[in-house]
Amino acid sequence: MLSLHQLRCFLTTYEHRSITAAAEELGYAQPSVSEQIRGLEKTLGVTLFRRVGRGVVPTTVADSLRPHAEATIAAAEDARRAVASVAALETGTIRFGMFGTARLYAGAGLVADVLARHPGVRVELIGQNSTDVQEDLRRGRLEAAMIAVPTVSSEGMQVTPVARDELVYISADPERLQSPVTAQRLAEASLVMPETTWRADDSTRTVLRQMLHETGRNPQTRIEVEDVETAVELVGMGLADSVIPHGAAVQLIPRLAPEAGWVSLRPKQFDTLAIVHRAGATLSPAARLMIELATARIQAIAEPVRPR
Amino acid sequence: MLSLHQLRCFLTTYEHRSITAAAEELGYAQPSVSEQIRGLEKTLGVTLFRRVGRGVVPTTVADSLRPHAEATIAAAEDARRAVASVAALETGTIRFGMFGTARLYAGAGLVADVLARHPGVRVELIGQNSTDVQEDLRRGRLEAAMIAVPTVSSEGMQVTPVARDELVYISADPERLQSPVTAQRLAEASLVMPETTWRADDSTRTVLRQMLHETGRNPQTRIEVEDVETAVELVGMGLADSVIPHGAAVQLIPRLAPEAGWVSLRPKQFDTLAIVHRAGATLSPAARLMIELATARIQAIAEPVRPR
DNA sequence: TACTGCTCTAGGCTGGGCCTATGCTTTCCC
DNA sequence: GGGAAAGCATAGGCCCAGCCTAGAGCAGTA
Repeated sequence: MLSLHQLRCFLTTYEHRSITAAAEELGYAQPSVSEQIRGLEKTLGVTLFRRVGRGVVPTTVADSLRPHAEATIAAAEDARRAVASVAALETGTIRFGMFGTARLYAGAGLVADVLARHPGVRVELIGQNSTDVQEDLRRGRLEAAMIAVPTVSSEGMQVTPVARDELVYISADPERLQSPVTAQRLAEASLVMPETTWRADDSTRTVLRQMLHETGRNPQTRIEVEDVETAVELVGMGLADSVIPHGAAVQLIPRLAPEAGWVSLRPKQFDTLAIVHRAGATLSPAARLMIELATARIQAIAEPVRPR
Repeated sequence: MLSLHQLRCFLTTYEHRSITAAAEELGYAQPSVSEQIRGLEKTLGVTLFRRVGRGVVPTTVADSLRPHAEATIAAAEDARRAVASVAALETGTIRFGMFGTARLYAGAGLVADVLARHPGVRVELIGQNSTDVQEDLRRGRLEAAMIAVPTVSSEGMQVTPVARDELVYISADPERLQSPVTAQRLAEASLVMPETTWRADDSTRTVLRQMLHETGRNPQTRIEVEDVETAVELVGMGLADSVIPHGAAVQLIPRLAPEAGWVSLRPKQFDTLAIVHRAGATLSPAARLMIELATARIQAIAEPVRPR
């Protein structure tokens, strides 16, 4: 079986025209190098050196092998360097999960932070939807993610809350913003809600479901759309009201629905923004970096939660 | 220590997303491949796969390593193929020693024979002078050679005679060609001899020295030149006579000295054309090929010697 | 001829590499 | 929801590769 070690011994011997010298350079005893070369000759089925009195003389086969041996060693060295470079976060790809309001608040800034520190890396911010992120985490495709979760508990997952984000009622009708919205009023409201496709898993909806369930009512939505932006625009047009995270309201209402405003629910409801990864996993330096930067970004916007 | 085996296991596992599948393809038990990958991760200091429930998932580091691992394996495979190709005489260099009349008789034809059979090879016909060829053989730079030797015996060398070549007296004076030339007449002749620089080792001169020594005379040369062609030309101009191998006379006199002719010595003297290589050496296929072809060429021209 | 320098051989030790058996976890399916 | 299946890790044992030291053999050299 051909091995890099054999090729290394071969090259050093070829250059020195001497097994003893090669052994010295490689830090081995002479018979060890001798054995490697004998093994190489055996696996290749050729004679590489003529043993002649003092020293050894390469055959023409050795001449032919040499450049290929060098190329192979160099390729192996390249591989090692490439990995080292990736490990040092100089090159390679950093993949991180981020979904929903977390990405809305911190996505671009987080990428900017990473690129500022590590200009050579590629960054992948994964998260078409909440279910996919959870699935990717579970399947190991994602090492860690920051997502909004309704409750801090998940099968085999370690969930570390970093901030909480109040859910607010938004409306273009100032009347409805005069006082905090109770479950009863919420149940009677005409709502537009985003994340249609993933409604079963959406964090905000889960929170609302719980809130209404406690008062014996079912959630009602008049309009279903995919993204928060569309929902906010519809609210701005006065076609419905909605419930979205406070941070989203702050960012989107001035831009998309200047006429609208927001008010708390009663009792106040919160999404929890948390770092999630597989329980018991040892996180890579890249993942730890992303967690650190993402947490800083999020806590600058949403209300920090200090885990004890 | 990085090894090709580790890289092979890594690649197969990467492709299958499964250690078990990789082990099956590679023909090992699952724990063996597992151990190789663990070893690779240890030497590189990184995590290549996340172990997750059913199967394993490559990390981004593994993504980065993959092309380099493939390149390294490919380079090693190239090396193996290159050597195989050389061993099959499809490519590479065939080096053979050939000096003096042997090259004069058979050099070009031998190269043609080799290239006809093995169009891809390079051929090196080494032999600036007799001493160098012997030295190259002794030092191992040459594996085998065909040269003219005065006697069939040499220190640590295996000498296999393949043909003998009569030494003839050549002259432009028909008078001197009427009868075989004795040692006495030779001692009195005005001679031009080639191979000045290597006169001590030249085969023809050694034979003549012995012949004259037995009659108590010393060899006399009037003119010393480097190559046989010049000597023959000088003979053609009637400036001196010479003693050269019969085959050389046949080839050169019609071309370079049409007025000259030749006659035997008395007693007849011979150069022995022999294959020479280090005693006890195992000859490579290339060397055996050259010996076979060179012998055939030489025996078509000079008088074959069948060794018992 | 004795000495030096280099390779090979011999013999012994250690660890890597491979195996089987088994345990643990996840996944699949009834 | 519970048992079967699948897949990785661990444990333990065997064997040879790889390394060493010591010494023989041989070529080149003073």
